[in-house]
Amino acid sequence: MIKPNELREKGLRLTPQRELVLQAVRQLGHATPEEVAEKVRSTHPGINLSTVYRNLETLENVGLVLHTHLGHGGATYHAAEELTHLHLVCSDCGDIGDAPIESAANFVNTLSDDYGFKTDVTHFAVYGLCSKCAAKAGK
Amino acid sequence: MIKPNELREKGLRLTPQRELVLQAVRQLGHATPEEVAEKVRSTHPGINLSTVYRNLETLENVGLVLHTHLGHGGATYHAAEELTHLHLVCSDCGDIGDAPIESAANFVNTLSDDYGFKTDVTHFAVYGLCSKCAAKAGK
DNA sequence: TACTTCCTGCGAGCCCTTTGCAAGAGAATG
DNA sequence: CATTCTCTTGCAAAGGGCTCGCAGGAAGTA
Repeated sequence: MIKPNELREKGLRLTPQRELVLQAVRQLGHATPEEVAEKVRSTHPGINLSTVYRNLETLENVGLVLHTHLGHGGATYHAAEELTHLHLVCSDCGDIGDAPIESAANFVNTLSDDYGFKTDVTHFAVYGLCSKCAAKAGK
Repeated sequence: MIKPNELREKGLRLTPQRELVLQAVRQLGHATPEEVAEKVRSTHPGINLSTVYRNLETLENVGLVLHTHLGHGGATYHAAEELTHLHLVCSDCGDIGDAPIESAANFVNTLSDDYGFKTDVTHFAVYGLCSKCAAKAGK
């Protein structure tokens, strides 16, 4: 799943910790730094949380990983190649749904045309009520 | 600017601190708790930061104030009646632009139709490059 | 193998926010 | 007004999440 060259090509050293962090992010889909650490530790205890933070930052700098803000302050990390969807965050149950980026195409164009604003769709979360909670609230 | 009844009607006591917090939020437009505190203290030093936090929360519970996540973790507060725009947050210069809610109308409808997701437009920030920074980056 | 540089673990520290507690102040009542 | 009940406040401590400095250790290079 991880090719040694991926990291070397970016000028990064290939350390076990770094590989594990990248691997965890890829496996988890969405993950907070804490969750990444937990995942990594499940097979390799003793890896320090600050190492996870530093590696997430490093991997983000070279473009292998990205983060998104889902609202509660904490960033959520994704493998760069997996970030092909929007996040629909339910304000009620906290569930995180996905929607294709294309759903926002018109919106992005509008903002670009009207305000010259170039939206980074991968970086924003959409808040609201998921269908389940909306149904509950409707009752 | 503040009617005594606004607070009383909601079942809240009318304390000087509470009035000041509400007033500050209304005057500031967008404001972090820290900024609200600063504003309040400019006329009334000695008001505790935790009082500001508690009042923001209280005022939000009764619907006089709302908060938005602009991404860096901190919430930003608005008077409820002023939240009639989207936030366009520039990832480069940090500038916060506004756009009318209607810009997102199609987008909101799409999400509703396709996923049953009821977007709370007032609660999400849109990330990207503002026109200035996009121009700079283009050079 | 020897060397340079980058990374890691650890601990301390920082920022923002929340909490517990005791004193103080609103507001309803008599 | 005085009394009383309850909500609020200020203060200080604590919590969560993240960053930083340091010294030892490992990756990559020749």
